[in-house]
Amino acid sequence: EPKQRGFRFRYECEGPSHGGLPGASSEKNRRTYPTVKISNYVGHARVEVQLVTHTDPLASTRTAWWAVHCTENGTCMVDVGPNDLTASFSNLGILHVTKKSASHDRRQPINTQHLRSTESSILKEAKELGKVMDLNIVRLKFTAYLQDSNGGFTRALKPVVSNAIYDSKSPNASNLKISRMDKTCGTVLGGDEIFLLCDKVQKDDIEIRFYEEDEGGWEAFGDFSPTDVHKQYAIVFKTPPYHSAEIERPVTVFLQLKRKKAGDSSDPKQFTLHPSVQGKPRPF
Amino acid sequence: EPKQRGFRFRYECEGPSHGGLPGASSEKNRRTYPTVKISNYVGHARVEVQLVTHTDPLASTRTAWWAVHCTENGTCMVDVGPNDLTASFSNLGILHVTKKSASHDRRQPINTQHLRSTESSILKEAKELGKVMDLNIVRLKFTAYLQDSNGGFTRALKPVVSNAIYDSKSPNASNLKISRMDKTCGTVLGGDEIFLLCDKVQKDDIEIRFYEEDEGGWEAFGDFSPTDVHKQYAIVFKTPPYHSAEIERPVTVFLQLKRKKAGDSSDPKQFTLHPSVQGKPRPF
DNA sequence: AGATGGGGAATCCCCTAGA
DNA sequence: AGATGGGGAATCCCCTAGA
Repeated sequence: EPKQRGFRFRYECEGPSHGGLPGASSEKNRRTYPTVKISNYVGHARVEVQLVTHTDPLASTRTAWWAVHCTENGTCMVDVGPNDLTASFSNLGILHVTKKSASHDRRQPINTQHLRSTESSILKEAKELGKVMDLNIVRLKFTAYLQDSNGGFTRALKPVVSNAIYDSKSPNASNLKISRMDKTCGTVLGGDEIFLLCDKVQKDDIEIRFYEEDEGGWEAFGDFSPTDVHKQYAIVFKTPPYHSAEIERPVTVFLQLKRKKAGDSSDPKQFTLHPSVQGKPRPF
Repeated sequence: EPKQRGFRFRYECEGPSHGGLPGASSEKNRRTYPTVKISNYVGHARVEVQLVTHTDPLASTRTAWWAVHCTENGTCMVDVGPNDLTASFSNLGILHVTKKSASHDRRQPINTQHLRSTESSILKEAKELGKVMDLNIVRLKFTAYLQDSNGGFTRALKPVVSNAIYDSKSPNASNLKISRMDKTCGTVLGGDEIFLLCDKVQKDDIEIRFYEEDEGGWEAFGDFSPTDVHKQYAIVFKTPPYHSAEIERPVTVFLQLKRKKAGDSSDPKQFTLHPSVQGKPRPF
């Protein structure tokens, strides 16, 4: 399986070799790659990769929105067997096809040929489609072909489809990250104003989640409105109150950025809550 | 004269009518426009506007980098006279010509015709030129033509050139602005860490200037490195010490963002310096 | 000289709001 | 229905750094 987040799709103009798509279990020092294995078979086989939409992976798309880029052999297939039937794709790139060039490639549908279907109207259609499709999420589709008696790879097996891959450059799928905060502690009563610097977020699809890992799973959310999100890169918010105002000593909790829609979140930061004395914050 | 900053150049694809270039003395409720007047003459005349480079306004450029857009009459000239010789241009737009289309328009120089001067090499040249020219700064060039005895406007006067106009969308010429700070006071000794949210800045060409308007003109600069500039939209810095550590009561000074190269600055924000007690900050 | 990222500029698209 | 901005997405360009 490929890693779902953190990989950036590239445009053709950016050139090749910005690194290949890593596997889900890939790490800094031990890179892995998307890999498929043909089971219950001995012999030669060929495995091909294609990119498909994440919502409807088995439908064939009329337009090519992406291209796979295999820097090693220029094509997107590998031959395996006869003993090891494992195909590993170590240098898969995902190329964005621009809306402009996608509309170039389009064939005119027959039933509209009598209309004046201009370049720009096709382009517009491409954009409409892009809106409902989310071109920033793809899946890999692997199709294996077994060798037939003539030596040709004609016996196609049922394709398998990977999990979804999100373009890390896309604003709704980029890696969430908290870079810096002006305070890392506040009072148990909440209401402390915090300036938080972060990687790109979308002001209507972001929340700041405070939580405790153990015991019952307390969670609460930072208080801010979309206008408190500054240019997608900073958030000014107020801390929420802790579940209990009566604590004897400081309590350490966590906070993280979290997308409302996709549900993915950033690495957490620690935050320390101090007791308040008679409802008033104590200096700390 | 046109207003130098705050006007955004547009691309053709953005469509017309995003507002005309205002005059230097233009205000919210009393808009003015770039205007020229022909002196010492009575009679009909025609005034034409062109865009020229800011460094070399009277040289003719080989390539058109910009286009003027006059939404009112489609052309960039107005006729005036015989009594009022004032030409006012109330709806001047400045259109960016993309590097791609600029390279399309280029004629091949004769002496390189035997070389294989491809489209892409012209494009590359356009980009090189763009680097040294700064296409985000232009001037208006007004040329007046007096009516000759046949009624034609043939008698050209010496052109006049306006001050420079900076594209407000360009990162090195956009309006500087401080949106928010997490503190507006600190101690006279400096060293207080401030989170400041701002409009787009460039991390290597920005400074935070503290100053006092009256008496001697004290100034000092916030302490930060380029890595403290977060994604062009926030700066974490430490306040500088005041010129005197011995103050009895709080002193209010100003701070502003300032570009090192261009020297332009943002509107100031107030900042209050509190006395320190025996070298230690006093709680405030 | 390619494997490996990442920041940010140039270009483009589309929103809001009031009469 | 145009005068009037402005935010941010999609596309593109080019940097750094280590062997």
